[in-house]
Amino acid sequence: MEDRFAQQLKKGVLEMLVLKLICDGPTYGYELFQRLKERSEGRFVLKEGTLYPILYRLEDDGLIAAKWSQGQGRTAPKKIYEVTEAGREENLRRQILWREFEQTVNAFLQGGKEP
Amino acid sequence: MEDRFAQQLKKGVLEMLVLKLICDGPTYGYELFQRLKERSEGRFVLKEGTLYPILYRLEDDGLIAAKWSQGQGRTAPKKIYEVTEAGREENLRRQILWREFEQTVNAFLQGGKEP
DNA sequence: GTAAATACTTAGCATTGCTAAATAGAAAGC
DNA sequence: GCTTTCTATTTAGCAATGCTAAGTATTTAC
Repeated sequence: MEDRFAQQLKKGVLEMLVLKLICDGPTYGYELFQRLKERSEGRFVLKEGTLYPILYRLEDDGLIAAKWSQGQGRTAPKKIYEVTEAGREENLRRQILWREFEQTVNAFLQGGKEP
Repeated sequence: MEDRFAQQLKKGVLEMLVLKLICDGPTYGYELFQRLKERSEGRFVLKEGTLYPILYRLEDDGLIAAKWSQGQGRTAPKKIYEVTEAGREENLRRQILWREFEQTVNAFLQGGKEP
């Protein structure tokens, strides 16, 4: 079981990262696992129970849209997600909020006694 | 009501900041409200239902210790919190984890398409 | 035909921030 | 006196989100 603290840090951020990945191009759940793992150098290794609910929330909020791909050839059908216009705007907004948040926290930690 | 995203970003971080403040010197709940507000330039304005439970958790985890001050003069009694040795270590650990997390997220956001 | 990889779903739990209200003493203004 | 405001703490219950864990189904390799 991972650290409680490390777990809580992810809240909200994971959804931001998934939205960002889908902004980079249409993709589907299983591929997102691998991209998250690769691009975070093994630090964001999600389980299904974390990732799929994120996709459903993003879809419910109208930030991404899904369509089933009939599995060309003979692979299992995939649910392909694509970003919407609202999703692109929200992606920018969250990245700005994240940077502000990050800077506020860092300024805070640098105040007071060291370290 | 504030943004859902902005709210979730705080998870875990607020507890880290409170622990950091107590590492800077003994203090109590009400004073922590003001320091949090001041040092974050109005960005972390907590309510009682957020701050006091954080203090109880830190105490339960043995990271801080409390004693009642009899309110010298005639002010109301205050619960003064002081960091423990375990708390100091945990404070360092969390700041390191925070920086790693932050860098991982930033590297992630900089990958793929811009912005 | 057994195992492994791909691919998605979902029920329920733990943690933590927020809402909201309650309690209580002291200082200040009318 | 009476009310308001500031100080100071407590706590019940809700909302959001990551995690555990199990289930379904197809394809490929041994």
